[in-house]
Amino acid sequence: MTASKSPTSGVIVYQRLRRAILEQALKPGTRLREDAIGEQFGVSRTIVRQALVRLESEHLVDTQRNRGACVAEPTLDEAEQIFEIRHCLEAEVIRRLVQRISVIGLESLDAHVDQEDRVRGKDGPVSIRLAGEFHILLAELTGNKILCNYVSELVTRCSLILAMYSRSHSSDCAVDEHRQIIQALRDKDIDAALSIMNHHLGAVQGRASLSGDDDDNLQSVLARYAEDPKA
Amino acid sequence: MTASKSPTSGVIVYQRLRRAILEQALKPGTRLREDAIGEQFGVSRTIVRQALVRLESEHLVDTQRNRGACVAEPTLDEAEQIFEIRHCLEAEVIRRLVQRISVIGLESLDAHVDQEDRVRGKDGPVSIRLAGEFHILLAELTGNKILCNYVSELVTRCSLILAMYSRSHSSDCAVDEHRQIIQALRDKDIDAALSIMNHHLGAVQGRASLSGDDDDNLQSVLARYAEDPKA
DNA sequence: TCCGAAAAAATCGTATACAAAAATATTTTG
DNA sequence: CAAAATATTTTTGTATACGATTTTTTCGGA
Repeated sequence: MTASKSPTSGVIVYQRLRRAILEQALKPGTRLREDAIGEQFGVSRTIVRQALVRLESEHLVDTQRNRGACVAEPTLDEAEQIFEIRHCLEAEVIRRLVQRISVIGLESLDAHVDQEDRVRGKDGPVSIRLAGEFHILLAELTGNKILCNYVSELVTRCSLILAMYSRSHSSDCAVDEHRQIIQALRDKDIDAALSIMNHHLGAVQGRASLSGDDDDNLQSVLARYAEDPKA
Repeated sequence: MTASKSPTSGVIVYQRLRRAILEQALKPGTRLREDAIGEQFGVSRTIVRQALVRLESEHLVDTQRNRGACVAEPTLDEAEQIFEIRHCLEAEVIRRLVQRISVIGLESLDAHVDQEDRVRGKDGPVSIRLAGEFHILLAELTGNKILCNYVSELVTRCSLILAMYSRSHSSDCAVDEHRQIIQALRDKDIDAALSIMNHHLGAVQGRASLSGDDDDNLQSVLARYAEDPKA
């Protein structure tokens, strides 16, 4: 058990903000003023700045000199490129898992989808996050950390894209399709697995239209994420 | 004309350090003390810290709380995973370029390899960097920025790996093979292109793993000198 | 001499201070 | 009244300050 030390404050703020973005609580374009965030999290701007640098290097926020940071707003062009690479990497994930996935792995996938089912219908931030985390879990099961990292990054960026361009955030990932993917993996049916994944991502990708924006204000959103106890 | 503003100091320091790592001037394990760097670049620790955070999020440096930062030392396991994903992504690059590459693109590749030839034999940091940048240029020509980003990241990490595990840093990338790749792209011969790229990366990769056990830790060094007193 | 504990130095983590730039409000001018 | 000009406030960029933690050094005792 590698009892890693408590992360530095900057990392914690980074994680919280990141989750807020993944759950689409922080919407694209939202301005991220440094003292506002610092006040919410009870830290100084120094720390907030670190978190923002991290987020920027993941392309989750855009920063302009002397103008501060905003939650990134991928263009449709970028969105397409992101989805393309996501397709590419998740196909690699599927190929690897079909070839070799453990029983335990399949079980954890089942468990995850069960959890998705449980919060289903609520259509809230949690269900959005879980949908993304299914794909991250798949990547984790390959055992390749780099692959997992990239997929995780792309999933979060896709969440941004959906927040921008999709009007119905409901069923961003059909839970049913997640189950089909698991089944195909269980059957070691690579063609089925790949085609379902492609269809699945395609469906997500397909929803690209303009959406009206209903923004929460920064303070109330951050208040929720400032004290979230579950890592 | 996008006259982008001058980057913030943190970004500049980050870029400089990054290049130093790519050129293997900063070797894996090198401690990166904050004031030492700050003094060198004429900036405060605040700025250096930002640069280190950036590098850390790219996995080019490792940071331990209260213990500072070091140039990352990928394990053999990580090295293997990195190469695997690099294979995967560079294959995607090849597939895309065979399908559609412009004449201008081919010309810029030629120009790059010419440059590689020119500094060849010198075997210095510049040639190491150019070798890596050939692959980054390939990725750029696909027009997909995300793909390019990831390849660029992986190339730099591979430079780290070679610095760690390869004893002869010379010709980390055979210029000749670069030319062969260009030719295959010109011929739109996807099989040739893929196979050359695979061989090319495999060669680089192979050099790394075979010498994996000769790290300069005291134990193994003493062991060698204990039984073979050639010095 | 060698080992361990205490003291000193070096280094990091974070908050704060202040200058520079941008955004906003106010006044002036036509 | 509108638009330009100026003053004010806000916000960012960077340096510095200071407590906390780690590393190194010193030194007394076995």
